[in-house]
Amino acid sequence: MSLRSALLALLRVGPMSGYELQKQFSVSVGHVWHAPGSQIYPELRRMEEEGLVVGEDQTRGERGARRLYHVTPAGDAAFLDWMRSPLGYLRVRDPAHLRAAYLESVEPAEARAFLRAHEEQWRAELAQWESEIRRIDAGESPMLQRRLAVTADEERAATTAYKRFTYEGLVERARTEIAWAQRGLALVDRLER
Amino acid sequence: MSLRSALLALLRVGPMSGYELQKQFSVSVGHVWHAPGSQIYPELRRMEEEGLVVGEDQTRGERGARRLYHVTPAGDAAFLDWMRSPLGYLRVRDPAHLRAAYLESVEPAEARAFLRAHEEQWRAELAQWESEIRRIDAGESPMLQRRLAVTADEERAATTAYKRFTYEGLVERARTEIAWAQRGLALVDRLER
DNA sequence: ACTGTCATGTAAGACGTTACATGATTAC
DNA sequence: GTAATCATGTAACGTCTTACATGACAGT
Repeated sequence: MSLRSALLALLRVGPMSGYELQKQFSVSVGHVWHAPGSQIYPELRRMEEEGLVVGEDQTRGERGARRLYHVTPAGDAAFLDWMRSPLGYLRVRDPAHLRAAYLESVEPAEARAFLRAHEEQWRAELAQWESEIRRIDAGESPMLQRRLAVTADEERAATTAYKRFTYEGLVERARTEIAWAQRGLALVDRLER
Repeated sequence: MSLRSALLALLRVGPMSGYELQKQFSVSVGHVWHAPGSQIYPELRRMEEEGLVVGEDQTRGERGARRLYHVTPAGDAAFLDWMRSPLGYLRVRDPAHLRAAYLESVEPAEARAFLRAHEEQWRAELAQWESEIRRIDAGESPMLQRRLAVTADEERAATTAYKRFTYEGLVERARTEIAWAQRGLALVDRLER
């Protein structure tokens, strides 16, 4: 149900088409949730059938068309229900740590390659998240601006603070993974001697 | 392919039945990978069809039966190939951080409930992983003992070190999540004033 | 004319979850 | 005898990925 909640969260700020939602999943919200078009379009139709959103057909030029989705009161309630419901924590499935547990079965060079790739992977994420925090602080985040525009004055500070808090968590996680990979590289060195 | 790799990793230490593998996924390896029986049994059969494992039928009592799976040289090679291949990092899908980004839309009490549950969730994991590290240090980890028994002398230190390293990473991650949740609780307090 | 981006999808398959079904053996 | 645990599955469903299909519009 998290895809649905992510879609509702975006649509609650203002109507969007499937295509625009897809774009959001590559930028802002994409940092915490991702979905391809092939998942979004069918989900939107199911949500419309269930009355959580309504589609509004628009024309573009002569024959072009797109469908803007609006959240209904039922959709709004569904989102808030989700926000209040206990999160379903999934059982761990962590390929990187699984592999780490068996690094002695490959050559030190190969172990290093894995750990360096892990570090690189998280450095890339870290860079994205840090720059997102800078954009939030500078008031330049487009998604946050859009949200603040429809937010009552007294909630603006909270909206910004929680958004920043979210990214801080991601940044800390990335730093933890990077530090772990570096300790792994040091361990490979130590074991080789 | 990670389920397959996890199964091969376990079977490389020694033959096991589907039932025993299932058990392992609730304890030792279960800390980094989980799978229910309904996934394990069919996967083992597919792996046998592909020649990665061979099943050996055994009897138990009068009519009882079980099937012990052994890794073949092809299975061994497949595991090492996986160890050497680049890890497929999945796009983020993080319900907890998704929710955190919208905490201003619920009451402070509800935001606190979510953050406390998050902290609790990770404290429970942390306790498990820390006790696993203590077991490793005390030489009491059954899975590690089993692995060390089939490991050449010169690789024993590495095997133990990588196993500990894996759990250290999990412990650090849990601590990061706990610290984040606590900062979130402090933030809720600050915003309420 | 051609490229890029807007726009919406289908199809097939891999992966995972939950619930249920069935029967044997072991320990009390 | 009865409960626990050993042992192996099936069925239905939900989620997610990858690849492909189709066409319109906008700018050069």
